[in-house]
Amino acid sequence: MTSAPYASRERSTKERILGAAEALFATHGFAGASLRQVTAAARVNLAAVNYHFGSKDKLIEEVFRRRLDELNSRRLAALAKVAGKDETRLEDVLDAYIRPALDLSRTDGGGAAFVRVLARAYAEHNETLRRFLSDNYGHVLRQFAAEFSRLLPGLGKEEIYWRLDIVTGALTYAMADFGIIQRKNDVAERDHRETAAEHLIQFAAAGLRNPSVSTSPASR
Amino acid sequence: MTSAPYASRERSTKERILGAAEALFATHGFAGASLRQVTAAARVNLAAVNYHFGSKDKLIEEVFRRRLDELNSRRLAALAKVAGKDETRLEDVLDAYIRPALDLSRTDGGGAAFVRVLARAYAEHNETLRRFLSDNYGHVLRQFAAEFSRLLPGLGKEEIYWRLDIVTGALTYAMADFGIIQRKNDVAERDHRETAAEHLIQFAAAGLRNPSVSTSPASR
DNA sequence: CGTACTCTCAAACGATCGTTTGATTCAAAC
DNA sequence: GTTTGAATCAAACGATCGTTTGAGAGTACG
Repeated sequence: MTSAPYASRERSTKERILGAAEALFATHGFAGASLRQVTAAARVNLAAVNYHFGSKDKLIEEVFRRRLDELNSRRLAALAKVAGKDETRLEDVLDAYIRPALDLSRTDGGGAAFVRVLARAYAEHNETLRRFLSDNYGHVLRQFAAEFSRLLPGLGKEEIYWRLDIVTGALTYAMADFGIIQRKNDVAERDHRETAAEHLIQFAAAGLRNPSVSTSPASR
Repeated sequence: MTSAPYASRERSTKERILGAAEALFATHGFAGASLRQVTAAARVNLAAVNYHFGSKDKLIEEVFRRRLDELNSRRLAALAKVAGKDETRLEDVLDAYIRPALDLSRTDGGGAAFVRVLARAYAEHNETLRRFLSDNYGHVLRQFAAEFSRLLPGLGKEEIYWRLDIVTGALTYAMADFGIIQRKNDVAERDHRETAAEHLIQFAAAGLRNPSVSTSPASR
């Protein structure tokens, strides 16, 4: 073994634990990654987790809090730049929603791992975790919904939330790179994600603008 | 306790185990649901799992195989009805892709739970499971991609896969009902899923038809 | 030096995990 | 009636889980 991506010597014990936990939660899930795996990867003692965080659940919460606080504030900051203006396009609001997550996934310090952790949190029905995410995420979604509602006056409030729900699901899926598509090896990962974001923005904009709703396919 | 949704008296031990495992895997994940929980819910002895299936991993595979075989064949059958015809619309192909999953989620015998299990499989990076799904899923996706390519001649093959990947992610997300949206209590679950499918088809069709790709938002 | 405090460490705790064992039940075959 | 084999059962296996303990290392302050 040459040099692990996490478990740097300079960082503190708490930060090394958070980094290792983030990477292992992304790979094996919250139940699948043990504290012994985490502490071994972080090169710290097993008891350090309970000493610094109290419990495994608290560690999980801290993994989320560290990234979500910045993601939320950056999304809201990007939204504030375009909200309410006449020249604002739908793509601009979507960009404010998607771009911070894309940037986060390109962070050197394990942001890419966290995006996968985030997708796992959506997939798991852990009620404690969902409440935690709703508390940190709910007001952001509400502000974006208000702006989308302004730009799409033809859609009702419930319809907006319906479509934003689909967009969020597709975003989470695409950002976490869970796709079946294998990116070419000669394309760097950041280019891969950049391309994914552009596709997603165009895709989401087209879906949000689509006026028809009740028309069902004719076949069968 | 009055009557469990699974663990019926008439069904065989193997079927009771499969049903209980499906429900518990959907709720707690593969690592989170123990064989003791599964066998207790199925009202069978703990050793029955290893006797009938060999191991927990083999049980997981069997949970998938039981539903995926039918889902795949129904998707291909629906696709065969519309593939290659001049009057076929994009929505028809999307319907062939989405509708069988919607129908599965409305199956009385736990199909709704399986759709959530399927979403979990996407979220988890279990390599054994992903290979298994790819073997059972790959040729279906390839056939659909060929038909989409015919209906969208302006898009390259790689572009088609890009967009189908997003559609699949959004589909998995929406079908599994992981949304933030709380459906009203007076609306039955099947109506909720029906509405979700209609939204998704329209949304996906608009996104797939969208000609522009390289245009990035102007902000920032 | 002595005290106080933070942090780390090896070791063990009880609980739960997937799996295995060996006895027992029971219906079909001869 | 005896035998056979599939199925079920309680019980225990070793491994691993999250958590706790108590001693020791290290530093700062008097």
